[in-house]
Amino acid sequence: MKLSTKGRYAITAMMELALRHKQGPVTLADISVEQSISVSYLEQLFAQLRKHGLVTGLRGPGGGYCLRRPASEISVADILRAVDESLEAVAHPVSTEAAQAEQRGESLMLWDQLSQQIYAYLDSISLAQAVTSKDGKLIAGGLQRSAA
Amino acid sequence: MKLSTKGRYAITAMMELALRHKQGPVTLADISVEQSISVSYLEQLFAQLRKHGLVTGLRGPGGGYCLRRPASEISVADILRAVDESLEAVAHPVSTEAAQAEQRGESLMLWDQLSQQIYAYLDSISLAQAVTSKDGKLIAGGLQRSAA
DNA sequence: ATATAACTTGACCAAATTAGTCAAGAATCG
DNA sequence: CGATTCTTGACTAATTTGGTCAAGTTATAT
Repeated sequence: MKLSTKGRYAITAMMELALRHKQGPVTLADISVEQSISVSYLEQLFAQLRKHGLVTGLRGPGGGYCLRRPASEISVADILRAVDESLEAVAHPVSTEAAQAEQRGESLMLWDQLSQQIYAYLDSISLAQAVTSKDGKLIAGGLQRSAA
Repeated sequence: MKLSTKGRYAITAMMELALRHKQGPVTLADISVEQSISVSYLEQLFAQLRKHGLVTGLRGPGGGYCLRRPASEISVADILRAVDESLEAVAHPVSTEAAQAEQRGESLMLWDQLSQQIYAYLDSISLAQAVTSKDGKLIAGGLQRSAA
């Protein structure tokens, strides 16, 4: 469990995709302007999001990124797992969990317990939910381009 | 909203304080052993926890740290706010919130919305709760010192 | 006075973030 | 058809931020 600025950028970027997905693909240049973040960094993030099957990229003029699944079927935790990939990538050189618990004390058990609670919560929040406020209205309804 | 290893260490350290608070003050050396983390770093963390009124330090032999309030009245979010201090410390050189929203786009509104949801959730979890599992039993019941 | 343990400051190292280059695919224009 | 432009895709390097630790200082109890 880890929630850094990296995860935050990924989440807000995906939120914009969800908000503007009716208007076709969204370019990274657009998101870069909205979020005041470099295109380069966005490219790195979206490479991972694409690898995890959360978005699809369309090249050429009029291209950009789209959500692969509907926003209601993508959880906030999904996005975090995609860009953090702490669990999948590290591989487990486990020397029996019991031995680890013995060695490092029960401290990580303490954390794992709480971590699972938080993840479960974040898994229960879909992108669609995150993008709508309590009264069901879209957040930041007027997300027009500055050029528009 | 930010959840890094720093916050994780702070939370687990506070959990140990909650677990062992009956046995008097807990030294950082003890926690250091349990969590496999340097005393130096713990000192840094507890300096902030103390500054925010979550713990009290007792110097000298037999000293250590204690919870200032009962564990049931300290939320997980309280701890995160103490060690992150993203909001309090920065001070607000606000040039009217509206102007900021205009300037940086509505992107941070998107995040703030979700951030508040997560914080509200973490505020609903007390330290006492975090330390007990579903069936009301203490986690890692046998948290004896290795010397014992 | 001496030992214990909280405080304080500074330095080092790793990760996050930005910057930049180059290739490849796709639509548009001549 | 062929050239041009737009935008992703895949790198590499530079920079800034944050995590981590070491060493020294002050307070307190015996």
